[in-house]
Amino acid sequence: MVRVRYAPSPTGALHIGGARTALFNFLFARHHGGAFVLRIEDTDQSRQVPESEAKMLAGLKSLGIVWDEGPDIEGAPYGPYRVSERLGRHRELAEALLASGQAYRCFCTPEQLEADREALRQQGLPPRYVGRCRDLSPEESERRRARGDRFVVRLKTPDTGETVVHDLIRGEVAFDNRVFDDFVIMKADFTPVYNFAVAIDDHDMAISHVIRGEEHLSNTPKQIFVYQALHFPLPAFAHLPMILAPDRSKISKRHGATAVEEYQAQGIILRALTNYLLLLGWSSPDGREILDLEDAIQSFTLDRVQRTAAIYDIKKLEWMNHQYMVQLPVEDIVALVQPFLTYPVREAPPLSEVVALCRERATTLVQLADQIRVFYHPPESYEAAGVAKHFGEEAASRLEALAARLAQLEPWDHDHLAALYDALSAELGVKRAALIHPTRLAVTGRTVGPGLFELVALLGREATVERLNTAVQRIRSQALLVE
RNA sequence: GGCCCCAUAGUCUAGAGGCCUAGGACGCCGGACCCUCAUUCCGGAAACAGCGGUUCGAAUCCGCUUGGGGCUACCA
Repeated sequence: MVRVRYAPSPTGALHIGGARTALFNFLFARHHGGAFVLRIEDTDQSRQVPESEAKMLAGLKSLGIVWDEGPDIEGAPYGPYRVSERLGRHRELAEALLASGQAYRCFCTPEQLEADREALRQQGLPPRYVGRCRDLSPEESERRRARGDRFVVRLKTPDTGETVVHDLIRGEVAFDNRVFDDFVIMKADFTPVYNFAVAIDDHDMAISHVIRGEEHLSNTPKQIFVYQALHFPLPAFAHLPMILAPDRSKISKRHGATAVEEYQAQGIILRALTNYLLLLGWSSPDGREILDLEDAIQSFTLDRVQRTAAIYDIKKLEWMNHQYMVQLPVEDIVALVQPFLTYPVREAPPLSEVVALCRERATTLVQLADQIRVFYHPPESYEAAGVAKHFGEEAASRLEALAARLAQLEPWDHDHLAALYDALSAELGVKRAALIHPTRLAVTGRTVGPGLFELVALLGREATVERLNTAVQRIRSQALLVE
């Protein structure tokens, strides 16, 4: 039975790196008919950020990632799903290791340890624990504990041989055991350190495959030491390539949007973001790039995961978003753009028709909302470049003539509008464009947008004529607000 | 510093010894279409990090160099 997990630390929002890790775990589980577990890694209480857990869950859900077991799933079999609530088990096993002599109490103070490390660095040696407390007698150790001296628990790690990580993506990665010191497994407050807790929790939750970011590869041997000391069978490991910022550094705030919620706020369709993330470090066997979750589940395998770190590219994300903007059912886009409509929208013209007309020209939902606006609100100002180009000498009279004829046009549809413009341009002896551009500017305040006849047909006679007349007045009274 | 991972165009990638004159996608440049923009369609520039091996033959295997990244905490 395949069982995988995503174990985020609730220290903030869901970032794209974590989202990608969660996604790959989710896809792997579904592909193999296994279970996907969500575990909250809240070992270090001091680093907790309130609301962070809720944000994580919401972020994952919004991407279409769902889990079979987690802190919010009633009656899930391997609970609790918050590491902080599994403390008893960690303590129990730490005691067992202490009793069997595989771990020991270390009474060194942080200052002492720092001084030790500094001394080693001075000598050009790698900073590691010097082992001062490793050979304290059980009696001495017990005496100091009873006396109330503060201590941490360290695991005795092997000094010889090597530890090999069998990684499903990278193959065999060998580490010389001499590079590891006796690391801390329980802090002075008798709570576990990450490397200790994960190993226990993954085992206790019957995790079969540990799929996580590459930053964990170097720590995997430490976790293996824990498995070995506890006589736990090892899970399979797979370390995903990292996602880097455009300057090849680790992703951080200064690189712009990195959290899922930020992309959402910018009008990125989350399904598109998921699809984009899928392509960061994985490629489909048939070369397809637009894949929904179902497609992805079907073709996702670990052997097609890349070993090289990927740099995320906003441009491609935007392209992907546009693909979804155009390919999703209109009703979906209508629903998605709703939160971005910060202005009142009337019954007519129907929003779905407006969306259908505009979506091809919008990259994000924010842009789409901006374009939709003109269908419900007359322009208050006009683009400067457009005014200079299209609101010249004859503009007012032409627009006036247009308004007069449009008021009589029957029926009000694309073809008849086109015929009207053809006729008038012929009469005036000007190019049709000389009528079209001023009209667009008068009606929308902009120089770009949908084809004029589609636009006007949808906008309706009343609004069109009214806006035309308003523009005429403004031009004549030189009361044009230019932007 | 030590240890580990990685290395195909600006970016995401295909490629698992001959099928590679290195393919696709984003972006970029040029053109067509058009009432503008967008879409679409054509066309173009652009990469196997370097050096040594192995082999009849290497982007693919090995070594070294260089470069990038990660880990090295009583963070996760």
